[in-house]
Amino acid sequence: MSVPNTELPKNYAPETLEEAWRAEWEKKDIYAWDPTKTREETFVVDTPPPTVSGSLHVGHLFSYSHQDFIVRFQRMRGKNVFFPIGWDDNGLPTERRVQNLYNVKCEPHLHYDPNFKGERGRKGDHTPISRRNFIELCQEVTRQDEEAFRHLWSRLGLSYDWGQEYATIDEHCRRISQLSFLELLAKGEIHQAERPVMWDVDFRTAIAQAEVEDRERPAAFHFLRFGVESSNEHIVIATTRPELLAACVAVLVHPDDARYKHLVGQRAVTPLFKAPVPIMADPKADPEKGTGIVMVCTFGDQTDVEWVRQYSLPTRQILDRDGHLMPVRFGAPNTGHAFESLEPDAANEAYVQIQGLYAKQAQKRIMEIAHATDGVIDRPSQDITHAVKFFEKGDRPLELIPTRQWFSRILDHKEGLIAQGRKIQWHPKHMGIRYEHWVEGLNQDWCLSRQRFFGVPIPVWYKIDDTGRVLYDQRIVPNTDALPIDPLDDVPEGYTQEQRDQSGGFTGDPDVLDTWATSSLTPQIATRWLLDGERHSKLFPMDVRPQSHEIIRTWAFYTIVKAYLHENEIPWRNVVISGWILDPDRKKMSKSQGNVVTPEPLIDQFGADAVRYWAARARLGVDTAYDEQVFKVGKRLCTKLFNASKFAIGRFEGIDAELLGPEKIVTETDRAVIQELRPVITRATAAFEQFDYAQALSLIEDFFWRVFCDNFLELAKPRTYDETLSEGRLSAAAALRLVHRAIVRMLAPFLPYLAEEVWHWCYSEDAGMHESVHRSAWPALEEFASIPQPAVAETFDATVAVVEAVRKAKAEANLSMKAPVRHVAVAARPEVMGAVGQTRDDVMRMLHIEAIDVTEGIPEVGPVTVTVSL
RNA sequence: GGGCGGUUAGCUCAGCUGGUUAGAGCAUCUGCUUUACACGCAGGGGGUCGGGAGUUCGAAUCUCUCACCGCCCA
Repeated sequence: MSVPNTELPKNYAPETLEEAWRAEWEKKDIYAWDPTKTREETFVVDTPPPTVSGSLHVGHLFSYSHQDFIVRFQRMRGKNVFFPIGWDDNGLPTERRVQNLYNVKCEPHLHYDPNFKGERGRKGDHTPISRRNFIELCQEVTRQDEEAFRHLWSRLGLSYDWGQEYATIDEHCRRISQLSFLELLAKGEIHQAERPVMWDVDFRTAIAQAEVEDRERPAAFHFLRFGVESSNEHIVIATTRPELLAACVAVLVHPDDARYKHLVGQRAVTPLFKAPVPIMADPKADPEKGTGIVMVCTFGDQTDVEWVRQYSLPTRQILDRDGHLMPVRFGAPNTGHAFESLEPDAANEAYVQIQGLYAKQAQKRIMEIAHATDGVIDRPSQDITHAVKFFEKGDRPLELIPTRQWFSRILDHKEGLIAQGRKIQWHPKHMGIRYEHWVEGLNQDWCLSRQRFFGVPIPVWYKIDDTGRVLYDQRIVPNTDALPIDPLDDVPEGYTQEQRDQSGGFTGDPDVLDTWATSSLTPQIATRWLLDGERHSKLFPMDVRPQSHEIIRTWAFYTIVKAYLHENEIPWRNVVISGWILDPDRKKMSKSQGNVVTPEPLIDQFGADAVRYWAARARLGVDTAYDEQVFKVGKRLCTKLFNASKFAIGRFEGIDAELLGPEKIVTETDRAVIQELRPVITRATAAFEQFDYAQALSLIEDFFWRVFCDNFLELAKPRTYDETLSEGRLSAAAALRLVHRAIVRMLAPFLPYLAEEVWHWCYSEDAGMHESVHRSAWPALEEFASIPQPAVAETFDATVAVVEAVRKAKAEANLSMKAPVRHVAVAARPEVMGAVGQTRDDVMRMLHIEAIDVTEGIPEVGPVTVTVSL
């Protein structure tokens, strides 16, 4: 690699230095994976493809740096690294962004308008556009968003193999995702069913359990009087959802509840709508809650769904897919009406007043009607706060709407999935427990289909019979070599386009897959799975999955599911979990709270290496408060490395590197610093192997600053000024060179730009090293094995103890460190006497001491007692 | 309500297979214009390791309990 080596730069200037090395790395392709190497030689990473439509924030810098530390270490250990990057662009986040950006709404029934141009920031009512126009806008936006990420990743110095880039909506990912769908369908793991699913009324789509979140919301128990058929008695039920009263199909009490035992088996009559419904006993009815009587509606919550199924209750659907109350007619019992009423006219009169309203509006209206009607309200409503289920990206509570959906069986596989989780090493360990708890708590199969647009199409057609009815059980699937397909554009074999949506013809499944159905295949996408068996077997299972903890239940979980269902395998051997960056008040950063820090200015201000340093200081899995001080510390380390490197190299650069081998290290001080380096290498390597880059950094940084700069450099410096190539000067020069060269390599995973710069000042042509530090070998003890140990193990500590005592004496006398010292008396334990004697000359020259006497003594604290006479 | 994690110097964090005076950086104070670095160097002050109880010769580290904070799940 060619960076002019004539004169070393004067000051550390990250911006120019980083740009030059970025270009160089790209030119030399030094992060490329080598497909000819064996699996054993290879280290495979399943990189998280970021959601490109989300905003960039410091959390991205943080967790993506963590991966890169691990990867760069492995690369220096000689591994052939497979480190791909992708973009997660398909799915709702992008759709939502496009809707907001262009103020449009996708209306699938509209036809494609080739002249349509999106206009950003347009005010007024949203423009309805066709599905194809909408998807085109999505593609345009994701292209731009991807570019922003690509730019940031590259500036941050992430060592991806850009030749492996993918996007979850691209042709390859659609192919893999559809292959997965079809294979699981063939295996019987996927099925279609019409059943109540959690439904977001604004996005008009089904969603899965993993995408649900509970939000605490104020609500109220409303106490309504129900009649009891053929009796003057009434009962009171407490409900938070009176707007579903018209959908009531039963009321339930606890079997042991003495208050209501006598009513079980009779029929209650709903107020306002006068529908007769059975009074039943069920242990799931909580006598403590409300009045102890619960009404079962279509569908108030998941328990209603279970009760309806358990007791074969009728369904009385009143909410439509938009969350409005749909038109229904009440009729007299046994007249064929789904909505029975003892007083149909009154029921219809009441219902008309809430028909067409959103649930929330309907609730208000029905309570007004209830209040205006005698004998309905039993007592004032009682305010409560309770958890309401929302789509994590949604604004209105989820409803349970019966629809036809595709499901992947996962409840049947709970045990297997827990066992898979246990085969994976989680870092930190307790994150594995979170995975297990999530699996244990699953209560629904994975709903795979989404009634959306910008996603991977479900690759299925259905036959239509002669009466125009879609035969959902008569599926037509494509040949796998035809994938990817879009059943709304492509025609199944044996049919023509004219037969689409015609009697006797076919129709395409209009839905797309849950975005996680594709994201869960990132290993298979990267390995090309069924498309390239050899490549797949070389890369799968992967070595490590880095990610953050909030997506254990989604990305990690679904990826484990897919690997299990397809190949009965774990997708990776290790999962490493990054914590979050919290704001200084320890609150989660989020756009809505306005406390998000944008990343690019930080790199401008501190340099990429300093930003990476900040990320490296946080241990895996630990949430960290955002603290700008740490960037400054990072930049300071860079400056220090820059200056110390320039100086250290300057102390030996005139000497032929051939003359500075390990055999030249003959001085006690120099042997002592090598002895200090040895455990740093051992411990930092061990830490890195456990993915504990923070521990590794701390060890290396401490050695560099405290041992190398503050003490060794100062001790060895005078000898490097010897006028002849004395034994002492060569020893100092060799030690400086070998130790410094090791430090540069050990800091390279953290500070890739500066380390590469310094490497090229001096070491890029060394025998046995690569021209790039990032492909050079991580330091190993063997490199130093031929260097004898110092006279005693504590030489370095004992010498530094003398140095510190003298420094302290000077500081207390307010003297310069250059000030002369008349005499220093050292009382040392017998076993360290010799060692201190041997480093005495270096200490004297370093601190301008005229004489040091070493005598035998028993120090109270530490290895030596030092008396300084100024 | 259940689970997981955390609570160590003013701030951000190490240390936690129990063992000599509990560490670092920042901040603060005192010096040092040392020819690598003032984005530096040297030195100092600052902590009853969240509270309580227990195990132990010995606890920041193990056990129990309480409090508070965060996250996950009901």
